[in-house]
Amino acid sequence: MGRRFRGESHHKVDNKGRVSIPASFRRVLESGDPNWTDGLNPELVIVYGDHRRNYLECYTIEAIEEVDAQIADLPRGSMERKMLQRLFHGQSFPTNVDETGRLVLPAKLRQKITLENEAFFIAAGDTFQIWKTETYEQEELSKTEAWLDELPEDFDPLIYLDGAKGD
Amino acid sequence: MGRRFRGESHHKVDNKGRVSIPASFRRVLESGDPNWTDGLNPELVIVYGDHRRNYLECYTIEAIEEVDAQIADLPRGSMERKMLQRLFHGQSFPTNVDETGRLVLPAKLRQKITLENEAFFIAAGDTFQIWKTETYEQEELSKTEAWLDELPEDFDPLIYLDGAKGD
DNA sequence: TTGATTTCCATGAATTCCCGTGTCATCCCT
DNA sequence: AGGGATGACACGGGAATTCATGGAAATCAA
Repeated sequence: MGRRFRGESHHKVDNKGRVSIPASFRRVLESGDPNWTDGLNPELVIVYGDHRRNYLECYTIEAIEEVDAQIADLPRGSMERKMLQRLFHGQSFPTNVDETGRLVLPAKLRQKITLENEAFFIAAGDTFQIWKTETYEQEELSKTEAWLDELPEDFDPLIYLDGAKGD
Repeated sequence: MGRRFRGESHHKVDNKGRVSIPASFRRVLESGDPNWTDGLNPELVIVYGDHRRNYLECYTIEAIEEVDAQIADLPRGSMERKMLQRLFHGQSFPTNVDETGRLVLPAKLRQKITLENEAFFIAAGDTFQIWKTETYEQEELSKTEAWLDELPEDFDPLIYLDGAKGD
């Protein structure tokens, strides 16, 4: 009964855009959909963003509703609100898991991240991301590698946890 | 199902002013029309506003009735009420989706936003907007680019979400 | 009666629905 | 302990349906 996504894995994408969702992610999607009951297919929202973003971010219904509520709190007409509305209301795609545990990514979304035969799923707290395998390896991994390389040899990222403790 | 609009897309406009409405928007229009039942064509209201507005804003029947109710609460004869009445009652156009899922935009409305061959639809919470593709790209996108340029290099608009969180 | 709007019909492409298969891991029975 | 039986899970294929879009004929309106 996880509330958070955890783990990463690779899945085939067929030419209709169908791709299996990691089974453990499905459990989280189910428990994060207020309308879900045993036997039904959970809903979710895929946020794809503008041209600068090259992966898909998937929200449970609960998570996206939280975001919607926060957007609704921002002043009407403010730039911040407009930006966030464009991102979360405009550049997003509501869908649901299918009977067999798959997601169907429409051609438009696949093209946007140039997804072809294989997708990489990775958990990111209360959302998960879908990457083209190659993109993830080239961009993300090298980025964090470079970042880690700048730190002392024996550096331990756990130290960052303390940062959150205080305030 | 859907109570809110989500997503964006481009559609052809033919010389009679016919434009397909994104299929997912149709579902929202249907469920937002109290008179709609399977087989019928949902109604909606297009608010076009004065000369300063260069896009069309589309309301479900429920959404527009909510607005009407709020206007009715304002003091009779007040400037606010007069303004809102002009906008929502005067500068608006009630219509309905047609048999094939299209909207017919009368010449007057097309001219107002200089719509020609292609329209851009984008969700904005409980309404959606119709833009001339070029206008949207030139005005809206360049506006946000400019806005982003004023911010730090690695700025992520998502931090605005935290602003509302109040932890 | 002439341009503008409705109606009705048509088609290719995309998307959904329904079904089937192979592979594991677990559970159960003897 | 061995051998199914069972049931998720990843993946594939074909048929049926929906979508976006185009055009012709019928109908309005000025």
